[in-house]
Amino acid sequence: MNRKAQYKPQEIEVKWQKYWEENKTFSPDLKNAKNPYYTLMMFPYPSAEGLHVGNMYAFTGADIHGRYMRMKGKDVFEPIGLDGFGIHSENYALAVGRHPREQAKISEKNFYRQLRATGNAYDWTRTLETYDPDYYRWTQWIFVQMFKKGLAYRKKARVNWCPSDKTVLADEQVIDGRCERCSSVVEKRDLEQWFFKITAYADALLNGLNQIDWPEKIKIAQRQWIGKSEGSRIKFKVQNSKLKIKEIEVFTTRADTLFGATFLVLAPEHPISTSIRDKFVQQYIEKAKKKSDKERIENKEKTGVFSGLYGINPVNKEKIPIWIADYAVMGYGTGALFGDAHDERDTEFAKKYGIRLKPTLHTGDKKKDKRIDSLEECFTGDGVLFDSGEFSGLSSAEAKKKIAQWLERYRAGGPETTYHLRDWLISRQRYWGPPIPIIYCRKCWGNSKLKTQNSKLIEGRDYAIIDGREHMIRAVPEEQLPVELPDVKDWRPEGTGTSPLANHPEFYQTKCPSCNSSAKRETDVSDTFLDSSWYYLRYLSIQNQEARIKKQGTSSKDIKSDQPLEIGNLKLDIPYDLKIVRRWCPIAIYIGGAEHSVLHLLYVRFIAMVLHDLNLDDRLSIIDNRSKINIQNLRSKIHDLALPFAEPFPRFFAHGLIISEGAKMSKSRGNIVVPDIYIEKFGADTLRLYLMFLGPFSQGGDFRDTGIEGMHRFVRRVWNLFTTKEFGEDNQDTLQMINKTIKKVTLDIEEFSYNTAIARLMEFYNFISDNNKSWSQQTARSYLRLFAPFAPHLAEEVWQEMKHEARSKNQGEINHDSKFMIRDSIHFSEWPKYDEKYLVQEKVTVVVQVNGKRRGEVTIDSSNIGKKNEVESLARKEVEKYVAGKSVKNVIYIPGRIINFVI
RNA sequence: GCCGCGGUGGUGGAAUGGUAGACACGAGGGCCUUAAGAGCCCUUGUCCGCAAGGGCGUGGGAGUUCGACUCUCCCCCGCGGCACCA
Repeated sequence: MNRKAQYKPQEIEVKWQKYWEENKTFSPDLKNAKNPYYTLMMFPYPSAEGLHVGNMYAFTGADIHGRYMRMKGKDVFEPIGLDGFGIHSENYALAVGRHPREQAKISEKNFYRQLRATGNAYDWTRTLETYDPDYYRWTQWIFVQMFKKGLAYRKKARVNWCPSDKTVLADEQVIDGRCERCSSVVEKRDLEQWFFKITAYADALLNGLNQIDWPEKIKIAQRQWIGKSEGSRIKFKVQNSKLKIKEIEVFTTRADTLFGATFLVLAPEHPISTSIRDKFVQQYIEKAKKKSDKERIENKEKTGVFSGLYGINPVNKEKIPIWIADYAVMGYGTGALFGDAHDERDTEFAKKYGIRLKPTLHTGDKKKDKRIDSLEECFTGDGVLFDSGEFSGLSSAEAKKKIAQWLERYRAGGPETTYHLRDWLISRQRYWGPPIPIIYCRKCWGNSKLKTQNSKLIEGRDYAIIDGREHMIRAVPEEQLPVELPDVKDWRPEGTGTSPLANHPEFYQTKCPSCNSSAKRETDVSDTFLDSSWYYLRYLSIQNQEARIKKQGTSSKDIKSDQPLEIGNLKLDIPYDLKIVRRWCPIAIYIGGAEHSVLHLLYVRFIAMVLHDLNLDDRLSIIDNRSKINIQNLRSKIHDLALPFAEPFPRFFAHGLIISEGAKMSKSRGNIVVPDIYIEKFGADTLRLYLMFLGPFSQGGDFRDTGIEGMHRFVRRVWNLFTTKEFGEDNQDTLQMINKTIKKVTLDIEEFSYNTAIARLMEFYNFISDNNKSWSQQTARSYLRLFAPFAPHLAEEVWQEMKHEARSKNQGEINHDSKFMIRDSIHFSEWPKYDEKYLVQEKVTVVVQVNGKRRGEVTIDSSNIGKKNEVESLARKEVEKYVAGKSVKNVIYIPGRIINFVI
């Protein structure tokens, strides 16, 4: 190429971004694609001033993978959207004093502008926003399915309350006793809330981990969070109790120490604790309740109070005191435990309150056993039982089994499995979220009272107590979805324990879908993690962006599903197109941050499993009251509604985080770096390369803008190389170098080792920019194609230039890669292949060592690699002064690498 | 306390058990230029030495090996997750 054009990234980047979008370069045909490859990056929440370089880092890394796979011949689907519903966006709206809906529009525009400027290969015909009624309609639909399956229920619970965000939080959103979002100390409140029964899927979530290719770190975090622990349930009779409850059940993993149980401990919230009519006991409980989790964590000094009651140990009939102490927590096991001398917490507590302790385990080490007997040492390991009746002499492991069997035989307990995982608290007393699609009907309660025995109805699932009176719980019928979030002026949270929507009768006053009398809507909205728990399915089902744009302004009630499922003459609306879902899911690779280990990444698996388990009965219940159809007929015609997979993301890659000034980028720290100024100054290609060059993609790095100039120099040099260096013939060196580069870059990209891939590209540049080196047009093209994932605009522009060059020079040459003639984009061009024959070096350097120390080197012909004797005699000459006169004990030759004389 | 990850030049970081520090940034020197900028070239782990060359070097200590940043064990430090979970 002879013409020297100046590199103007600002011009070429916008030009190509427009070209890609207009030509739908990155919008695959979802129905007919032959090699579907769905690559997904966790979508952003547009909460702050805009996309920051941390986001751009993650998105670029994901995009490089997508662009690479496309060049490998896959039909890549790489969508983007905004997780704009929820507390984070509402908090930002609060901070800037704008209505969330208004702010969402501003953020949306800004984010999409920035995302376009990064040059990522997104399918711009299929974007989604979680606050779009057409989206949250289906979020609500999922809530309804959960309710119908009995997986959504109401419960009065002691919940995490953030005084600053003025809402409840899920356990997963409380970090070190503080709010995940605003770091306020989380308080406890007793509120009636909606929960999702994720605990019903604890085992499935645990077992599924064995089948997915995720970083071990995240699998471990999830296992730990689910916290399965197998042990025993043991019933202690309560003696002389005037209470209704005659038994206390405890959970233990150490049934082997049961004979040493000298006291029982109840959590303050335990039903027995709360029912004891004693001033001191109730005072203690009140005090314990007020303690926040943070206080509990920071002050581990044990406190408790004697309940006045005694329990009977089922194995030895010993009468032991029952204490109430807040080191027992209600949420785990049964909220009750037995205390013994082989647990540090129990021992600490017993010593403080002068409770008797009785060791029952020995180690066999006499000195140690003496210390155990005298309570000088609290032994918590496995040992051999003594003073334990018929179980004395058994090892801990044997005793655990046998005692559990004994308990079962005498109906005093048995094996039991507990989980750390708690049910997912889904309701939020905020404005900016999908209203929970539930209606409470007083009339239906009255009707049901007449018809059935109310004792069969379960509180929280069938009925709820609203304003002190029972109401039946009714799901909003699916054809009435969405329950639209009204535009209200008083959207700010007040901290009253109810959502701002509770001040709006025009919202909550409604008709019961069952009996048509006046009823009341739920006014809470759902957790933002529900929005993001199924979005990957929706991308596949957005068929017609133009239609979506047109329909704006019409009421969303008029919107019909894009993909009605037809069953006989009945049209059933579901949120995803199953034909397309089957073709594209599960997702080839999911990329995102590891910080969502026990949040999004757990919820998204849970919801997929529930949707996977939708069975025929569920399907019938969905279409229930809508049409009188012959069910037998239907069974044969019905299409699968259930997702065809339980694990949506068989492969997950966790990218690293970009930090700035030593801390994770966040608005509150004020260390946000926005990519805009860099893109404006150097272009997106330079910034992409720079970010990817910082370090391994899995590791992240510290953003400093000092190195970006250097990267810009490199990009310019590459541009100049392509626009000025003449094409000629490849010589052997060049062929070896380009093949080596192709091989290494390919491997590096596949391992997400983008930083080393870029280093290879630089190495090749350093090699070829030498005036003495010559390259052919074909080699130049191969090299250029390696750039395409990293610097897509530059690659496109140069590709175009080279096409013209070829055309003017020699018409025939164009056809050597006919694809770009059809579609004018490098991204339809094949990824270059390397030829192993050029990777074999003619000359090989063998390092010569004497006793492992490097003493020289010899160069041999590659055909002589296997000839040890020849290499040895050459090597001997090289190190004559070291081996002369000494007896060589051994010669170790690693072919082509090292020859070592042991003397 | 438990679990996981990491520790390599001034900096970011490279190294299927085989010449440690690729590739960059920064720094120093030079060329070009009226100047600035851009570009190009050289040097750059450290110590001794004019040089040739040599010694020492991947948090510390041991071990396996002809050979260890890499594998094993112990210790120190940093980061992340979980945590009165019975």
